[in-house]
Amino acid sequence: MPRPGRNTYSDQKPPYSYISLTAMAIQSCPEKMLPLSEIYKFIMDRFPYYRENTQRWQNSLRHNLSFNDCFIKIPRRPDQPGKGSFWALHPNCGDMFENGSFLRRRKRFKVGSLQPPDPLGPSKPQDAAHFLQQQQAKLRLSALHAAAHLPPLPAGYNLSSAPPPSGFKHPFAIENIIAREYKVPGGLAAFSPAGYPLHSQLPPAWPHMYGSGMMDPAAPIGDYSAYGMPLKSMCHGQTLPAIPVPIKPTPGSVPGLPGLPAHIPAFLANSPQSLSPTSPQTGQSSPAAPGETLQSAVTVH
DNA sequence: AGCTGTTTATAAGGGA
DNA sequence: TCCCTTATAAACAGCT
Repeated sequence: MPRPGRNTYSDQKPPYSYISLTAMAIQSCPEKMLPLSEIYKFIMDRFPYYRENTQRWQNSLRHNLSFNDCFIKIPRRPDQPGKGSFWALHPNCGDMFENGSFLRRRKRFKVGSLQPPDPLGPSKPQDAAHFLQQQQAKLRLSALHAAAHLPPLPAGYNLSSAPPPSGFKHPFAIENIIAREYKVPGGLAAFSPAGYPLHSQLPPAWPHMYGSGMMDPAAPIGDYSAYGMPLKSMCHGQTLPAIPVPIKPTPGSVPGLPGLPAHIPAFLANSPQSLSPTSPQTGQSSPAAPGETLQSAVTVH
């Protein structure tokens, strides 16, 4: 059993499904959309297990992207050459993970079979893609305004001024997993895990982590995702024990951390820094800035 | 040719 | 036991 530590995820298979891993990758970047190659890179950078047998798991991952309605495809613009489309999470899929745990979903996300229709987001894939297109345009516009020290945009465009969310976030929730990766001594990391620059004016990907007492309380607080709506908690809004317990506690739990499996990544157990043992995330260039595709016609499979 | 995306099929594991 | 979710494999088409 590997000892969880700063640089030890070891070569053990991570306790996340491909859907979870893909969602993590997508959520890790400010634009909330990534090309397939960047998703691969994200996973391989963080989980050494996936640096082998790439053909096998990448085939599975592609299968998941196509098969699951929670992922939507956003084509590149004609003037943004590159292979493949961008992949994003369906805005309404945030509720599909049980207790916010990415170990197993509560139910399979299916477009059109959503319980009460979400007034904040679309349900049809076409609508979702269009919705994402609009919201991400707002995100970029907001960032540009902030960078230029312009007055705040009208309501609906300023994505960083909303009240902080509330509610406990499961330790296996994607917010909790990813949020720590942005945290570096002295402030936020300059680059997203995917290598996209994180504009200093943008809220962190999972800002409520910082406002919930679990992270640096002095860090900025925001609330809105790139979708331009409050980040619906990945959890189900339930009250959870003071000491969070994974849905599927494993026999070998971390001493001192009841319920946490011993093989959880270092960043979940005790490290505020990146969990990547070998990849310092040095801002690799991406094939294209995802946000640049916003003007393109959006099609969804 | 290699990558990307879709589809079909099969099997294992867990929960109701 | 049945159903659902997930993992894996494979075939195929389209694109760069």
